[in-house]
Amino acid sequence: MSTDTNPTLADKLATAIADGILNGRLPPGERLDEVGLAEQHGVSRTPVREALRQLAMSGLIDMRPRKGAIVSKATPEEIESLFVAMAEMEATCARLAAMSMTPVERRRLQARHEAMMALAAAGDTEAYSDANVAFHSAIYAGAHNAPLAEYAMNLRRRVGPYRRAQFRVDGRLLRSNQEHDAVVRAIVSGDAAGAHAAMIHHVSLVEDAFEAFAAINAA
Amino acid sequence: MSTDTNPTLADKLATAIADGILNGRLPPGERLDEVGLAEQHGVSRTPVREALRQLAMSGLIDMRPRKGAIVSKATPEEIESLFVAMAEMEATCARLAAMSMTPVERRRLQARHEAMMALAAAGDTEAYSDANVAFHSAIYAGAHNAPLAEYAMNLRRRVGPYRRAQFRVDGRLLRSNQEHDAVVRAIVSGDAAGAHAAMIHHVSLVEDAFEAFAAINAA
DNA sequence: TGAGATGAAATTGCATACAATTAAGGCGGG
DNA sequence: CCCGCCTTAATTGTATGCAATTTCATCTCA
Repeated sequence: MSTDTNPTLADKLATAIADGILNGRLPPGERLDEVGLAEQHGVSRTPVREALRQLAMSGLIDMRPRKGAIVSKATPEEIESLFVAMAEMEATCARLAAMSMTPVERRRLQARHEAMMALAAAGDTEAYSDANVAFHSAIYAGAHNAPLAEYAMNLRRRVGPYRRAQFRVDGRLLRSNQEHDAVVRAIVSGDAAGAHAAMIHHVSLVEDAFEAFAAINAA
Repeated sequence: MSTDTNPTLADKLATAIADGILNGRLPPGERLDEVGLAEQHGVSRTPVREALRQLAMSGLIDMRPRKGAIVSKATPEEIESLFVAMAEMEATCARLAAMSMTPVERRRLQARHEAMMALAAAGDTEAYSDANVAFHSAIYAGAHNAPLAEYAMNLRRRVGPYRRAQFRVDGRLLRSNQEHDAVVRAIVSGDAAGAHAAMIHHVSLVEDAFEAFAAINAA
């Protein structure tokens, strides 16, 4: 009766390591020592290796035969590619969502968006960031296409380490919310092309914010 | 000096099993027994398990904890989703290619397309099929975006088992070539929106051909 | 006859052991 | 003082062994 939820150690390790990468505890370039990870989690190397292979396929880590694994460290050009890819995937999902979301999904998306207005006005960066992930995930789901949604989500995870502090750039919250408004209006009204354009615009601006932030950090 | 080409056993197994799936020797739903695969390739279960985990992340196989792995067997709805996703990814790549291909790449794409006309006219299904993969791969590459190209290629692999005989449908070769013509013209002329539309059109028709073929087989 | 229990066999998950490659440190020569 | 080689430690790749779960055939009983 209950859903069979028996993840293997390798599965749990994969999510644990991925979490470490996403929340910044494992920064890009960090070496992933098999015995270290094994001891740290109280398991043997076997499930660790399986987890690493899984993460390597997702692009979160890089494995070189006999040279070990590291958290993926992208060059600026590769980061740019990741952002472009994410923008395209999100825009595609937005377009499909505009075409195939159910009325209920459209209303919920609208409600979610409106709730975020308050967070943006209050300047609650933490809560807005969480809500933002949920907002974009709702659009992925609204595309009603599992493979595309999975790729979009995966790209979002991959760019995560490089956009950690994006919302701290001055005024990003309100601006993000305004851009969401255009996206939501297009999706709710069934304007496929408009949804695509608005989402590309939105994510591209996120990338700009990242670049501004990176420039500040480099200085 | 020589490039370091030392794939591990797990890597070689992953490609070997993937080949088996792609060329139809391992049909969807086929059980992937660890000891069987190990004996068959003369290795132990350890690298086999790592290869399976790698393939599971690519979507080519399904693994359920403690229940073993099978070649992914998609429902008709899931196959539909895969085709839609592939159409979107290819269209996105075509649009980016129209915007960012170099003059040399455009000329090569045109030349490749023209060479395929002869194959279509001659009815050489085998050669056309191979050239077709290369044609689409050239467009992925022309997008100048590694993540998108990788996803597009991966989707192409995943739908492979369900479209094996598409070109045998009567007249598909010539028609495919005509559709390619629209795609190539748009890309070469830098018409981004046109390239997107033409590619969606093309891949959607491929899906129609698949469905026609499936209907024939079901009868 | 068929549904459910029961046992053995098969299969997966994980740990340990060993082999092979790579990285690190010291040594001598220039 | 720096560069290269050699030795040794550290790390990865693979094999094997054992425990646990699943599967399947058989048996029992309604």
